[in-house]
Amino acid sequence: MAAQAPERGGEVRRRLLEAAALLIGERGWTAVSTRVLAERAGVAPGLVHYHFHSLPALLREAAITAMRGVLAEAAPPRPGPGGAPDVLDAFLSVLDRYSGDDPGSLLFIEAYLAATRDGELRAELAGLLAQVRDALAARLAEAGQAEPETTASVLAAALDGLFLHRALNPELTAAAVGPVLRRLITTDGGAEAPEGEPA
Amino acid sequence: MAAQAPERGGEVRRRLLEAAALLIGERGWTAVSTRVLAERAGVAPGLVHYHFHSLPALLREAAITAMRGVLAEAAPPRPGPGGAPDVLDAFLSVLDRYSGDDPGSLLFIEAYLAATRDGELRAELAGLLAQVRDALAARLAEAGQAEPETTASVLAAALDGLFLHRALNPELTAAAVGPVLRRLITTDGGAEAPEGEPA
DNA sequence: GAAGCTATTGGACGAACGCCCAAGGAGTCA
DNA sequence: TGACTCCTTGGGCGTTCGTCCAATAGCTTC
Repeated sequence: MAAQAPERGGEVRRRLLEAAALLIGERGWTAVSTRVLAERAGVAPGLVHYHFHSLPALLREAAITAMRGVLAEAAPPRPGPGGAPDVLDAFLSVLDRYSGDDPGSLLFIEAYLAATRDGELRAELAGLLAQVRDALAARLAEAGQAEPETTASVLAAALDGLFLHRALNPELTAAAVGPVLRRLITTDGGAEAPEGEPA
Repeated sequence: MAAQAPERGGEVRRRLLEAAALLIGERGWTAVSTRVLAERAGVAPGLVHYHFHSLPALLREAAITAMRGVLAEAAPPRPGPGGAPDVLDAFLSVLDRYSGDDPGSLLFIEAYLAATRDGELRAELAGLLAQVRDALAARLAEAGQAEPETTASVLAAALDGLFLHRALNPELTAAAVGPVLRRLITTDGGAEAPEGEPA
């Protein structure tokens, strides 16, 4: 049942990263310990420092990896099958997919906070955020949005802020805030969206 | 120099709360320990559990107290002397007053996160947030804003989200995002603002 | 001055922490 | 079969954690 030698280690490494991403959301970044992490991953405590050179390094990699995964599934670069839905609707749909106090949502907030105390993490997160913002800005620009970059930045910040507030105010559903956020989208401004998609 | 007996304790209590509010922002909620807290406050470690029944209770009280203070000074119920400035400008001015990675800003985010793991804190924070939201909604309604409550909720969430993102993207100044956020404010909708302020 | 009270000190307690390492299991190749 | 490599185990190291407490200081009231 055991995999090949060079693969066995990779599997444990992966399990540790997955467990870390969950525990960051459950306990908070600074409250994830090597022992609970190993126990959650179902491995011996010593393995943590065999596969990773330190706990902060593990948490960094776990957060970045998990966040890339969530973003890839929540906001695919090209909209899924069935044609392109409204940009804002697609953007807001994640609000109903995550409650604001689940490990997935909290991982993002915890990572933002940890980045203020870890320069390396901050650089990686800044790149990730810029990537998301640029992708959103491009789709907004296609639709003729005025100031697409700033609008995208504000939309991204508003989304994370809504996650933050949603744990305290469950009324902040996509249906409730959608009409208000739609005011950010200008339709009178620039050029219309091109008829045929570039690619 | 020492104050009266019933006052001496109160002074130490206050110093502990102030130190805790700073340390929450600096180190993170779960990384504030009794010893560094006592050292920062300039008192013996044993005093922490003399004045507070547990560390979580101390952090809870420190966060709520400090947040009330920040909100009172950042957003007074009635605008300061010199007449009422634009609602959004006053609202956004705090963006330039806090950088996003200072203890003051981080305290808010840390408290939101801690609230997802502490029901008592969650209840208190929900009340605080509702208070801020209602005050903002009232001022928006005065100005004839459509959907003032939801608009206020979205504005408050966007502001906190901008703090969160600002540590990763320093371009998010009030001047940059102000024009975009202003789109949330509808001027065509409801009644005009009354000519004379009610009080 | 004695009694009584609150505030404060500094250290003890067991538990958990991050990190490290000697020892051994398990697979591959000569 | 023996050498070699990678992976895994379980516990030890010194430190720090939250909490508690006996002893003491400073003040108020008799």
